[in-house]
Amino acid sequence: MMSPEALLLVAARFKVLAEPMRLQILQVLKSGEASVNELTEAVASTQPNVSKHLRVLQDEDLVARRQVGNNAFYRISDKTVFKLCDVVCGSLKNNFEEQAAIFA
Amino acid sequence: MMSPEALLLVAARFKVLAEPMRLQILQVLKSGEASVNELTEAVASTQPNVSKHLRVLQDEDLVARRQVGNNAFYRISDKTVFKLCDVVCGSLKNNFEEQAAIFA
DNA sequence: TAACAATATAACTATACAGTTATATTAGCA
DNA sequence: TGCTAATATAACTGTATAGTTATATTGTTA
Repeated sequence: MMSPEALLLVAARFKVLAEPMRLQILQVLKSGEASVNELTEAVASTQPNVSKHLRVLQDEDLVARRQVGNNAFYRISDKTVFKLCDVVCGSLKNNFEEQAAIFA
Repeated sequence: MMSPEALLLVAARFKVLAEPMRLQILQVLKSGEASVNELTEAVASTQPNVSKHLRVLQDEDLVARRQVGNNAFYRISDKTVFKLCDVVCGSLKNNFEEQAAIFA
């Protein structure tokens, strides 16, 4: 049984991942480091919005920042996020298959 | 690479788990089925609040409901939630250990 | 040095939702 | 049939936050 304090931290981690835009950013970073500009284009959002999301991800130690001149490059710093996505994906897939089986 | 639609569903799943009270409820259910009253006592909340959280968990197919007379018994219906918690826990533990190592 | 480019941040708005209080619903019981 | 218990739901409030717009900051370049 986990302590309430631990559950608070776990919930906070889930909260950071509970945003499609942030998941999209992480997906882009999966294929390597990217600048804010590159990310902004890749996820089709605005620069301030992407910067804000990156801040949230960094505060949770999911991404790391590297500054070069006037550019900021971000990269994944915690690969467990992909493990988490995989587990959720598997569960969703399973649910859909069960639903489908009802009509089989 | 996951599609934006898939990311939406994954984010929704994370959102349901991003609440300490819901994680607490799931933890209690880990040791077996429980009625709303039992859950309300176990998590030290109010009955309407617990009912609402249970609804959210049920809508996401994380718990299942069984009615007996005037009582409603809930149980885990998707064990992957514990896998998810374990992965997050491991990551958090790792982060803390890295922090600690700085002072070693 | 002046203009520009890249990023971060502040202020704002709209929306979502956790918790509360009150009430509806339904089943068992005297 | 009334009374009580268990659960669900509706209405409300306060808070958190995603996205936007405007601006600050800092480095590069002409």
